[in-house]
Amino acid sequence: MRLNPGQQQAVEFVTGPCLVLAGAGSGKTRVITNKIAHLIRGCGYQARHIAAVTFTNKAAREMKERVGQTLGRKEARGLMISTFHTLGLDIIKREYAALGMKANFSLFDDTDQVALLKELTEGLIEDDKVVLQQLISTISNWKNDLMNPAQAAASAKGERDRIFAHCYSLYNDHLKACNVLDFDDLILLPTLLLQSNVEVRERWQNKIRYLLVDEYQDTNTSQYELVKLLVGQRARFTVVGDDDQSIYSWRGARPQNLVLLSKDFPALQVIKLEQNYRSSGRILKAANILIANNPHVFEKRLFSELGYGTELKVLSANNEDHEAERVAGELIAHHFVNKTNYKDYAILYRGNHQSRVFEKMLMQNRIPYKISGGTSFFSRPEIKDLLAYLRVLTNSDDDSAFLRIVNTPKREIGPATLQKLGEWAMTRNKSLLTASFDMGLSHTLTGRGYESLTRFTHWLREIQQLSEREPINAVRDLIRGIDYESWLYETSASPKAAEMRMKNVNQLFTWMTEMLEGSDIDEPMTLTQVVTRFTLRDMMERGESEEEADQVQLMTLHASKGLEFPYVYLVGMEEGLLPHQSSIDEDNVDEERRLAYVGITRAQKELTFTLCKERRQYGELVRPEPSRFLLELPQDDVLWEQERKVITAEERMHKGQASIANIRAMMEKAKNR
DNA sequence: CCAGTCCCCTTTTTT
DNA sequence: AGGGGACTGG
Repeated sequence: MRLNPGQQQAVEFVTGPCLVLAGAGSGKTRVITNKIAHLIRGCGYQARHIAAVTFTNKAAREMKERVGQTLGRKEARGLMISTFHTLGLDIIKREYAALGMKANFSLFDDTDQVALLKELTEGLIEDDKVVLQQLISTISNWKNDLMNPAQAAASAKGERDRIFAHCYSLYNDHLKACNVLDFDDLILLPTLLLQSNVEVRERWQNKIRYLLVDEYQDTNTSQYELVKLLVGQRARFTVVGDDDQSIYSWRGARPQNLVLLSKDFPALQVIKLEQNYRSSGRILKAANILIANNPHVFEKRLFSELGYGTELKVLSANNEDHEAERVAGELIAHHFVNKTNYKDYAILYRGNHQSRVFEKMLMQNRIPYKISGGTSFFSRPEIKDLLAYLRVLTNSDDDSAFLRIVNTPKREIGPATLQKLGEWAMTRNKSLLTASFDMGLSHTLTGRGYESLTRFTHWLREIQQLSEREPINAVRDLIRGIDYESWLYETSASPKAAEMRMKNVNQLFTWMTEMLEGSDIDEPMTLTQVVTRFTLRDMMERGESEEEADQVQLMTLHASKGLEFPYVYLVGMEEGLLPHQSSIDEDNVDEERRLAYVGITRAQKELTFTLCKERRQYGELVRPEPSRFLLELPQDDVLWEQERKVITAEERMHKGQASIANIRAMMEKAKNR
C-alpha cells in the first residue's frame, strides 16, 4: 500500500523540525518506520546517527520489529530505538564520570522509593500513606521540572513545601550514598548534564543527528528539555503525537508541549494525518463528534474510506452481573454468526475492578479470554527478590536491596541485628554490606546475630567474586545457595503457586543467561547492565513474540491505547465511572472524554456500549446516570437497546444462561457437520 | 515468627 | 463487598 499525501509529506520533510499530528489509526507507525528508512536510504544518514524514542518498552519493541521488516538487519544496524529512560540510561552509562558517579550504579524502582522515603521521613512528615504518596509525587514533579532540592526549598511557599523539600534533599543524598538512581534521574541527570556541559552536549548532538519521538503528547518537562538539548540548533527531528489521545496528564505528561514546540521552533512544519485506516465511517463520526466537545489548539477531522458501517449499540443492563451476562451472550452469538476469532473482541473498561465480573462470566461460559494489566512479571515478589540479590552483587552500596534480601529466605537476621548494623554503618558513613565486614562489629552485635550475618555476607562476597568472572554460574549458585525453591514452597499458599513462582525464577534466569551470553544480534552484557535493564523491564528484542492465542481481550481503556480490535465492547458507560467521579470532582472531564475517544477509536467494525441502571459500589447500591458521553454521540448512529420487561435476578440468570447454552449447542452441532 | 483480627480504602500505570 | 496492610497476642 502506498503512502497517502500527508504521510508522504511527513516522511519526506527532513530538513527541519517536524510535528506530525497523527489521529487515531492514521498510520503513524508506518510514517515513523518509512521515515527512518528514507533518512537512511534517501538522505545519507547512517543508522547509528538516528534515534527513535518511545515511552514504553512494548512500543520500542514493536518499532524495532517494524523497522527490521522494512530495512533488514544490516541496514538497521546501530539504529537507536529505545524508551526515554533507556536512552537516559545509555547517556549516563557513557558519561558517569562527568556526572561524578561510580560506574556500577543500580536502579531504584517505586517500591524501593516508598520504603526509603518512609524510613527517611520518620518524624518529619505525618505517618500516613496518602502524605507519603504526595511526597513521592512532589519529588517526582520537582525532578521532572528540573529542580534540585535547593531550588525546591527556595520555591517553597508553605511550611509543608519546606518540609517536603528537606525530604527531597535527604532522599537525594541517600541515593547518592547508595550509588543508586531512581527512574526520574534517568531523564533528569542527562538533561542537567547536557545543559551544563558543552563538550558532552556536542558529543551527543553529534551522535544523534536525527531524532524521532513517538507519543509526543505524553512527554513531561524534563523529557522535552532533553529532546531540545539533543536536537540543538540543528533541529532535525520529527515528533509524532495526538493531543486527543493524551490520557496520562495525571502522571506528569504535558500535552502543552505540542503547542510549546511551535514557539520554541518557529520553523516547525506541522503535518496532519487525518485519514483513518482502522474504523468504519460511523465509528469515526461518533469519535469526531464526541471529541469536538473538547477545546482544541489544532483542529483535526478524521475521515475513513472503509464504508459507513453498522450502528453503534448501547446495551442497558440492570446491574453488573447482568451487564457481563449480556456482553458474554452478545459476544458468543456474534462469534457464532460471523465465524470470527475470539481475539477479534475486546472488552474495555475504566477501572481494573470492573474486569472481575466479566472474567467470571467468560469463565463460566468457557470463552477463552486474556486480561492484560494486573501485576506484571517484574513486580512479582520472587522476581523482585532475585533482582535485589543481583543488585547487591553488582553494587554493594545498595542498602535498599540489601535490606530486602538479608533475611529472605529466613536466616535469623532479625530487626535487632539490623538495627545495630544500621547504627554502626551510619556513624562510619558506610553502606550496610560494607560495614558488615568490619572487625569491630563483633563487639556491638550479639554472638548469634553476628554469626548469621557474617556467614551470610561472607558467602555473598564469594558469589560476588565469582560473578565478576563467571556471572552465569554465580547466579546459578546464588539461586541454589539460598535454596530459593524450598523457600517458595514454604511461603506459597499452595504447591501449585510455588511451582508457578519457581517457573518465573527460571524464566528470569533464562533471559539473563541469554543477555549475558549475547547473540549474533546483541553484544554480551555485563551483569550490571542486565540488572538495570531488568529494572527498566527493557529486555532488548528477544524473538519470542507474545503467544497469539485466540482469546477475548479484557483491558482498561488506558491499556488499550495503540491497539485495535474488530469488535469492541466499551462497558460501564455511566456518570461516575466514565467520566470517573474523581475527574468530575476535579473538573477534568476533558481527559475522561479523551479516554472515551481512545476507546471508541479502537473499534474497527462494530462498537457496543453498555451501562447499568444499578451498580454495587464500595458496598452500597447506586443508580448511576448514563454517561454524558453517550448523550454527546450522534444519536442517529446509535441504537439504544433496552430490555423491555423488568425481570428478577433469578429469571434473568436463567434466561441468560439458557440462551448462552442454546448458542453453545448450536455451535457444537454446526461444528460436527 | 506466625496467625488471627481489625480497619481502611477503593482511577488510570510506566519507567 | 472485598482485599490488603498493620497491629496484637501467643
